[in-house]
Amino acid sequence: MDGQEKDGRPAPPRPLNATAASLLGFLHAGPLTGWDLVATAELVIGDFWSLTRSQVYRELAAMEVAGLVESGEIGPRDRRPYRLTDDGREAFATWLDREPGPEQIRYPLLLTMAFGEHLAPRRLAAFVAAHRRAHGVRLAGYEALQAEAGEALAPYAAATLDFGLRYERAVLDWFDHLSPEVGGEAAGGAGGPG
Amino acid sequence: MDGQEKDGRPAPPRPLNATAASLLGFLHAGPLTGWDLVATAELVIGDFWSLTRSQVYRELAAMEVAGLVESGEIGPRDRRPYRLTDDGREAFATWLDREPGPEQIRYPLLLTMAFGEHLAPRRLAAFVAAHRRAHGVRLAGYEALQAEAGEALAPYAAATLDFGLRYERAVLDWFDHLSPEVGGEAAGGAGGPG
DNA sequence: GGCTAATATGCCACAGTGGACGGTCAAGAG
DNA sequence: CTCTTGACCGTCCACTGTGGCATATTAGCC
Repeated sequence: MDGQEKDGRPAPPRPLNATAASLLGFLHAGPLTGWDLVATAELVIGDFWSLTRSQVYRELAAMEVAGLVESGEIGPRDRRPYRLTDDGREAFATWLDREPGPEQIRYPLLLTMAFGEHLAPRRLAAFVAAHRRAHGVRLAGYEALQAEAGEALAPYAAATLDFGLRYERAVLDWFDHLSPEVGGEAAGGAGGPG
Repeated sequence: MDGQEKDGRPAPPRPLNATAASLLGFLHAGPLTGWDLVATAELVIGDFWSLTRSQVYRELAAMEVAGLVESGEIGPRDRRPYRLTDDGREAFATWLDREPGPEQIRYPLLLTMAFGEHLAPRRLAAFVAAHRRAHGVRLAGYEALQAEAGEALAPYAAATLDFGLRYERAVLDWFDHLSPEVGGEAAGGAGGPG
């Protein structure tokens, strides 16, 4: 018992990472279990911030040690609700106030395309077509969401949804202007009847 | 013939990850050192596939064990050139032929914005302004690149550059339509005199 | 009661990130 | 000529992030 302080203050040296901080953010609304937090995060920030079960449980355990959250009584299915402590609230506020870093994009299709000279054109075209379809579905989902909930959305949620909408439309535009050499169908007017 | 085969074939069990595969892709042009590979990757695929020195050296060592690359004689500054083997070439081709997965985006600014209710509006507006500026710079860079090298670019490189262009323009558009409640300046025409 | 599926958590190996570190060499300053 | 500086080159480490496997527990259904 030397490393981790026994006196009142656990002295959190590490500045808190974005995933852990997000969990604290969701806990402002009341106690939640790891399971609930995963579901909430997936729903609310999943489109621009990925996290996994493993990560969530690991962070919750670490934050409990650090005194940022406290676990309550274990419920029905080993359900372990966590609630925010004052230290946790403060850590969240500090985190939120930091300069958010640049976005990170990892797009395997672009990687495949960048090495396209080593790949059969037909194959590349098939990948491109599949991805175009997937992006169409995503856009449709966002549009439906906006149509249903648009007006009712808090301005913050509306802004992030708008980002998704614009992003998907830009990607679709890109697909529609891809030259046939890289798997696009050009302006052939096709693409639909599938 | 149990663990790591000593006879000719090292039998690569793992399917190769995208980062390692990209290194093999670059090695088609001739032997390169880890340092060179990092620089090349940063330049060619850095905008949509991030990798770090640590990762590159780790993968090279693993791929050498797996027989996908061979290291040559150590040069001037401990420079260790790697060249592609036939197994490596085959592994790359196999990898390239797989269905590329969906893209991953992690955007801390959207995270900050999603929790915007807990943040001072001024602060959020400052973050937004800074990011808008950064994206403007990125777009300008892409546009300059297209103006200089546009015609000379291979179609694959042209396509990935076009993605970058469209992405940055979409993001900028989003910034320009952000409501003041979430840090936007709306259509106020300001933005300059900061 | 027994089956199955959803709920709920934990563990592990691997992938990915960023920084610190140490050594080598080239070129210019003194 | 030596010394310093900085670019070059590789290594190591701790932490973050991902995905799958292994558990239980419980609700619903027959």
